[in-house]
Amino acid sequence: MNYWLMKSEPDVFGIEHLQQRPNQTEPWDGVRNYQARNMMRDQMQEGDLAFFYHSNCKVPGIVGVMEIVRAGYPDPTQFDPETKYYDPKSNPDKPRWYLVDVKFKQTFKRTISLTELKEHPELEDMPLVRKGNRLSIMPVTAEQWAFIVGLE
DNA sequence: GCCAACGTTGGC
DNA sequence: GCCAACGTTGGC
Repeated sequence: MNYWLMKSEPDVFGIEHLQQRPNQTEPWDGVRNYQARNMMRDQMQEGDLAFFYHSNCKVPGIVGVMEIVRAGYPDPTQFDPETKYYDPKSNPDKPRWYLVDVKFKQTFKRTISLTELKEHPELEDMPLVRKGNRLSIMPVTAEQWAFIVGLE
């Protein structure tokens, strides 16, 4: 059982969108970063929990929790020229990009903002609060998870 | 294999 | 909208 944090722009796909999906479940597609890919492909397991983080918006921060309900499998959008995630260099016999399915669990009563997260020394090791880090998916330790949940 | 140029992320 | 930081690309 692992913990994660996954970023998404709320204007594109926010936690409300996830909540409104059939079965409140959605493939987390479009990730085109190798580090993030590796985590989804090799480490994420069914039953893992992840924070939903809203990025590139007025108040960036953690807005809720979701569950990984399907472990890594090839991202179909890489083979679909109709999508903006199409990758002509990816070979179907050896897919370059992977994703997981996530399911809505809960929306926090308030957004735990990036500003607030940065104030706590308990969280200073999180890539999220480190200057210049742009990873869209990152691991969260059990200690960090419990601490953040306690902030709500 | 180096590294400059370019594109993207994402906070502010 | 700006721009710093970073990842990727491609020429050599």
